[in-house]
Amino acid sequence: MAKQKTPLPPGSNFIRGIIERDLAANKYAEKKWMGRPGDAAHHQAGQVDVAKIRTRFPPEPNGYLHIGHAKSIFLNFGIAKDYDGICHLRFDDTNPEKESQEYVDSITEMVKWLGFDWEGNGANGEESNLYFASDYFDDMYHAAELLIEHDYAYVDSQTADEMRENRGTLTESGKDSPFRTRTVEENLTLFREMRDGKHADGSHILRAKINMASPNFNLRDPAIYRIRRAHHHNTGDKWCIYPMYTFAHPIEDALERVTHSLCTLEFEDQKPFYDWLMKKLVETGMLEQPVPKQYEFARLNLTYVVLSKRKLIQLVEENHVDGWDDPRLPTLAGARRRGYTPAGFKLFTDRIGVSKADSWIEYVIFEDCMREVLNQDAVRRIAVLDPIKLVIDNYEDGKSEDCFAPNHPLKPELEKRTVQLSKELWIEREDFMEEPAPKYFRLFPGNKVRLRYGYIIECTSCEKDADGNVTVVHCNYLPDTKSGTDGANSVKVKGNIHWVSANHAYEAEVRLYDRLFKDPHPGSGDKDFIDDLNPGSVKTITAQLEAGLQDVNAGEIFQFERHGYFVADSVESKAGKPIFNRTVTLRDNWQK
RNA sequence: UGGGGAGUCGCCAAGUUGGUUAAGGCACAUGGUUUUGAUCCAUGCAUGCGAAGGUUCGAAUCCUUCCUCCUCAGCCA
Repeated sequence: MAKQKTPLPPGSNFIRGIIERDLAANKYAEKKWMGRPGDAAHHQAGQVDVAKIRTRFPPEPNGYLHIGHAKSIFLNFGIAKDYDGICHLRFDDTNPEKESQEYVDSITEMVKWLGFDWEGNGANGEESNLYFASDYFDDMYHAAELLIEHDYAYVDSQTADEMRENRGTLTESGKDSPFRTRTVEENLTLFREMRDGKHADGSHILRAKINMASPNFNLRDPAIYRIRRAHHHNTGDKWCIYPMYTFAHPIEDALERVTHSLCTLEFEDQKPFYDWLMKKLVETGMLEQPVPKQYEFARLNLTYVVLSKRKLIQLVEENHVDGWDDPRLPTLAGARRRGYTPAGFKLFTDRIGVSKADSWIEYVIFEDCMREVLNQDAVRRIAVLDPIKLVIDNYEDGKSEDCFAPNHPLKPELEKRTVQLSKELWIEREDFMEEPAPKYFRLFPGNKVRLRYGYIIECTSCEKDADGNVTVVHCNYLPDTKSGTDGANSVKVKGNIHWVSANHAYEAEVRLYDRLFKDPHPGSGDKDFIDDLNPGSVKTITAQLEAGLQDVNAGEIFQFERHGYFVADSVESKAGKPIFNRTVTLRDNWQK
């Protein structure tokens, strides 16, 4: 095993710093938890929460998870784990028009794949911490009525256009709605009528009553409840009014007794409203201290990768890739199929850190994290990806003999396997040069190399076709130099090439994946990001593989020695006939 | 030109109640080991913390001014 790298100490990012300070100040010593989400009265009947820290990963089920979400997942679940807290998986499903069960299922599956769960980790060891914002619609409705009763909210009957016009601009304050002065009774009646389906979609809207002159738009009487007759994947047709994110999210956090609500930078401007709402709902008695606090971190940007939902949809819908789980896509479904692993994602998120600075992570860092974990985990096998024939002229016709190859050079306990050597082998085309480049130390006429796990051979000549392409390479072997024998070190060579016996090889389809985009910032400047697609992002080849590889299971990952890491494709492989996807190459300091 | 954020080595990122020579990782360079030109190991890599002034015995950390970038005007999240 390789030496462990020193992990980042806890507290090494600003969020952990905040949590440690909060913990040190005993901020959550008396926070109560009733076993499931609810308002202050509900939790007051419960026990002191065993989870001092509660975080949440709150995806909207309207799309597929991608690498950027992985950062948030590891952040939220990781922090909860490190501070003996609990992280909730909560679907933020307040917009029925865009959400569906299909997305709920795929998101659930990918979070589990990354290694997290939310079952059986509560105070009594039994509760589930899988939640849906839509399960809180009654509480949200109640909260809205409370705001109305305290004159902190009103029903506006302006059109959407009028509202926009009266919102003001960056430098001019907004104008009060003519409906802003409705009485509490009138607002309550109207809001109840909205709920009861007595008004058309868009005819009225509930707004928080704050300050139309605020320099922060989120405080210019934000909309909090809209009328929308739409079928909800969870609540069906029970509601025709739905809360807005702005209003719903803080309440979701509070009902779940979340302590640290982590989100990305674009929500920073929303925080004053988040705090305003908390304050008002504590004032009305619906909530109690300690209320959740929102903290923002920078979202992930990766060079050569596109993470915006709009762009990903376009790639799929215009068939630039083959579905949402195309191994070239940064979706988690695609990443899994590509052979990237949860351990690799963990390393990656640890390595890139968390801060508030906008940043672009170099793609090589991501790749390198995958290499690092795969180097430890992946069993070695041999594959010739671009085969040419090698004939050992002085080797007996028809003979074959056992050679012994370690399954994992870093883990001798995994022992060795037997591979067959014979007179005709497949070797890599690039391992032979009739006229060697400077410093080239593989096969060329007159040079000696080792056939990995076999004999030392000396290259004698080659055959070429009419176009001058090399078709066969000839060599002689040195009989006393077999690996593992006393004579193995009698001849020193620098080159060491891999091979498979032509009679024993298994021919298979292999897909060589490369980055999807050729520009580090796809679509930068005034370019269309589609024009930055890498035309060579996948190359399908027929390779000669070591015998035995035809029997592996879909999803199994190997290192093909001297090439890289490959996974048996989980979608298109057939029993006894796997297709391999290249996850990532090995580093190569030679081809630079 | 309003509000809210951010600027520390090529890329990330600690450090920011002022106190010795500015962590660490990735990348890179050079050696060494090696039957993967892989891995691994060793060494090197910011007199400098967006800029300029100022306070101080002492400043990345405090003050002032300025510069650059991100973000906000959905009945999306």
